[in-house]
Amino acid sequence: MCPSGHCSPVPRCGKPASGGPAQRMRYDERPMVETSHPRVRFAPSPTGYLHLGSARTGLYNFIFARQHEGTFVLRIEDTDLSRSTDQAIVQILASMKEMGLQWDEGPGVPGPHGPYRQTERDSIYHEHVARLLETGHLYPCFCTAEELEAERTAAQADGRDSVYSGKCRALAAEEVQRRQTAGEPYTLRVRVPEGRTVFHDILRGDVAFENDTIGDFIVQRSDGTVTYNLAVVVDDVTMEITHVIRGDDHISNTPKQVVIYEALGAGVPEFLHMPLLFGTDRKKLSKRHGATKLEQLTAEGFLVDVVRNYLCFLSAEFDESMITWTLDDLVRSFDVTKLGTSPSIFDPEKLRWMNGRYVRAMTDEWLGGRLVEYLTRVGFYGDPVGVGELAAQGSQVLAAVVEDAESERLPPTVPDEEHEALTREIAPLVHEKVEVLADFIPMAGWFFRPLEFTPEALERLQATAGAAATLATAAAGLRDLPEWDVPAIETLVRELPPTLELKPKAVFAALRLGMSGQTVTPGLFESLWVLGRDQAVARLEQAAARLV
RNA sequence: GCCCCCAUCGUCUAGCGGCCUAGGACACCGGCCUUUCAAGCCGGCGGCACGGAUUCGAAUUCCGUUGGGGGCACCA
Repeated sequence: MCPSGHCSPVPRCGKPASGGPAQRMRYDERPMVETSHPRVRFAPSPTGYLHLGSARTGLYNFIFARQHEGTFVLRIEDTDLSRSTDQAIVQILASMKEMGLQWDEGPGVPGPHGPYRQTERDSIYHEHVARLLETGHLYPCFCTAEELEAERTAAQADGRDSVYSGKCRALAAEEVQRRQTAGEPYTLRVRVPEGRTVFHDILRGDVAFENDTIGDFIVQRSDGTVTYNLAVVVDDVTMEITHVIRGDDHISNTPKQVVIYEALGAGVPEFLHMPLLFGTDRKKLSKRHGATKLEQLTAEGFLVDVVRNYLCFLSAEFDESMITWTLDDLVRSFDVTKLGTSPSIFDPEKLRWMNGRYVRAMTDEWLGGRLVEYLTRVGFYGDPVGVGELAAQGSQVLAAVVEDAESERLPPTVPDEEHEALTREIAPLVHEKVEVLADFIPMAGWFFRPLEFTPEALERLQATAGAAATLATAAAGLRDLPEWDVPAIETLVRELPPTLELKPKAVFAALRLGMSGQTVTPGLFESLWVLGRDQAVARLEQAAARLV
């Protein structure tokens, strides 16, 4: 029944799949994962940017490889010619580099198992197909797409498995010969053996499938190209992959792949199917859930390190101390084999909170640097008013516009020395308030543009008791202040309420509105100080003028 | 329809037969602090999907049901 005589696969690592019932194993009962120099791979399809879910898969592969001193292979699965683009490859590589996921073998990093693009591996696939054909594991099938379609619907109507009937399985050699020479198109199918296929999943234990629910599947199309299931297996075998870490949407493909491994007489790797990343509606995370790519998140002012840690800990126990972990920390301490198995929902709220925590854990200087980079990227310095209006609609709106601009390759604006210095001076004032970097703009954008009042703000100012007197007195006081420092400013401002016989709240409100045109700003004394004496006085006087 | 995976607060999770009156985090609500907004601290709300079985004892083991997801392609 097995012409090749290779049907007793010896798994390269881990326990051989037992024939017993699939049973969930507890962590401490799980066999230790082979830890000596595993080879793992991340195999994205370049049909677009790097999706956050894929990024997560890449991350886990990377961590696992580094943790066990293994090799991290990057392979481009671009066999779908109609959807794959070189531009997408460039984007994906860039995102991976941004996350620090450097690969050991793959595009740009030649290795002994290349090439690393499927479109360049055609001859390798066909060699293997030829071998499988010789050993009788494959047979030609002449069924047309229409026949198959009819078969499928009939099977479904009967409540049977909708798998191939095996019609061409036992075609006589002469008939095959005759139809092939007649030029009839045919595909190549795998002769799936009787019985069941069991494979081991590090997270779930053994998973079993009855082989008759798999059906003889196509491995080579009538145009001579090879299908995904064959390509992955041949790639993984020839690249000597020992651990396949991928999304659990691949679980149902796995038995087919195992059948090919076995037909090839190759060792079956260990599998780790990780839970998928879902949106808040419990569907696979997609564009309608908002940001699904790293670049859009960073355009909103999320830090790459935070996104990376968030993605990592989504299916694991959360601990505040990991918010500021580095990639090296993850490699040192994160255990991929203890991941949960239920799908994870991407929660932007928690990511935001984490980002805020991260920012607060860093120094003022660090924040200043990130802010300058960020504001430069979003074009704030070139157009503080326009970008400010965008940001007022929410950081996501801003990020979307920035992202579009970047894909059109608009040149970013460059900060001049004055803007950069001002940003760094403001950084300490907003340090406790910023969650994502974009929050800086509604909070402190007013420092960068002339005093401006919205009708509502002006109304507020007019409604504030004693505003005119407050503004005039404060302006005069600030002008004559011997020392221009925060304590002096504070002393002066605090003396105002008693002298003017006003409530402190009213005084503070008038000054805040008067200097910024806003009701929310960083600390009043610090803000006046950063503004500088001339600006501070001028603004308060301008505001006072609006009241007469 | 068939096959597979999954199932603890709204969300991410802890839980390994008695330490569970189910613990933590985000979000939400309230309080404190306070010149605004935050941050911070304190408190509150809120969950084992359902039904059987095993057991002295079940969130935990087994079976079923329900629900969600994925696959069943000459897509990857």
